[in-house]
Amino acid sequence: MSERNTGPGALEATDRAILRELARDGRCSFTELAERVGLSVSAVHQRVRRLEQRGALQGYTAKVDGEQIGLPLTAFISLTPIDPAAPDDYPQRLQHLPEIESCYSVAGDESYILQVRVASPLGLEDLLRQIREAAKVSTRTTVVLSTPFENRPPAI
Amino acid sequence: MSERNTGPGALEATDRAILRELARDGRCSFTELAERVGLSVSAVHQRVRRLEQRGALQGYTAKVDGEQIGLPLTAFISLTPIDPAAPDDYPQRLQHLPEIESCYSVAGDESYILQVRVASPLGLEDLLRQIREAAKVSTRTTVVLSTPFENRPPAI
DNA sequence: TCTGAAAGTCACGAAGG
DNA sequence: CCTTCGTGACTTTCAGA
Repeated sequence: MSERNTGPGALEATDRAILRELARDGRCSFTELAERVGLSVSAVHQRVRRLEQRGALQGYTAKVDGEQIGLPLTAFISLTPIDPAAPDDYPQRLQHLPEIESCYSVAGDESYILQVRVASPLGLEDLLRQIREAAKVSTRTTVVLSTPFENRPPAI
Repeated sequence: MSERNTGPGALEATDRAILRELARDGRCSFTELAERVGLSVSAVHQRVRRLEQRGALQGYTAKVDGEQIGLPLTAFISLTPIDPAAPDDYPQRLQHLPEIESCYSVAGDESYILQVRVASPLGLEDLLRQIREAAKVSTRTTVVLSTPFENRPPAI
């Protein structure tokens, strides 16, 4: 009974509706979810479990204000390998640094872009030194001044 | 060593513990939260409500697999104003585009960095046209090839 | 894959120290 | 700011269509 109109492995309308609601409110109750998508609570429950198993739902997180936890400074750091022939294991070399929130492998001038959160300019300086040492890369840093919006739920 | 968050408006250890757990598991029950931080369920409940009111907790979201919802292509787009004297209202001009997940005002060569998610290269091309038209900016795009890790919970 | 019901667990507010 | 307590709501499982 699977629909193949939208491509292999595609999700049908009800599953997308569930993902949309959970992306908007990650703590939405099953009861409320059921009302919104027009199914029984049990059916929604089964679908959510299936979406989790399938990897369509990759977890739930609270958005925390960086300023209030003492990490007011966000920056993007572009990495360029010093030795172009070195093995490409940068993510593994960097994942132990908790200040690095995200790591993207990219096409373009640089090889990776990191998104980081630190307490201060001094903390950023220290982090940059650790990154260069751990990964043998040169870095280019872009400091975030403000964040008009962030991690908005995608249009599902 | 000096504590990170000792200034006015700082959060104490229990509140930080709550934020840490909710950042790790946004659907964590109050009961489990209470066990982890060593308080009664009601006390945790009160603290969470206070953290929400205070803005330290800015919401809860499910992480959704971009590929499975038909948005497999992520990119960063740097914006440079065409007219340097134009009013700086770019976020307002761009927020109606749902493909734009995040918008950062930055120091450096560019004025803004956008993080976007689209269905295909054609979708990216179309989005770039809309961004240029809406904001009167020139753009520089960096396509994400893979994401070793993303939105890891900060070290609270 | 759905529904409805049963049983256990949890959320949430009240009252009080 | 904490605790305990009570009630209503919610989660979770299961049998059956």
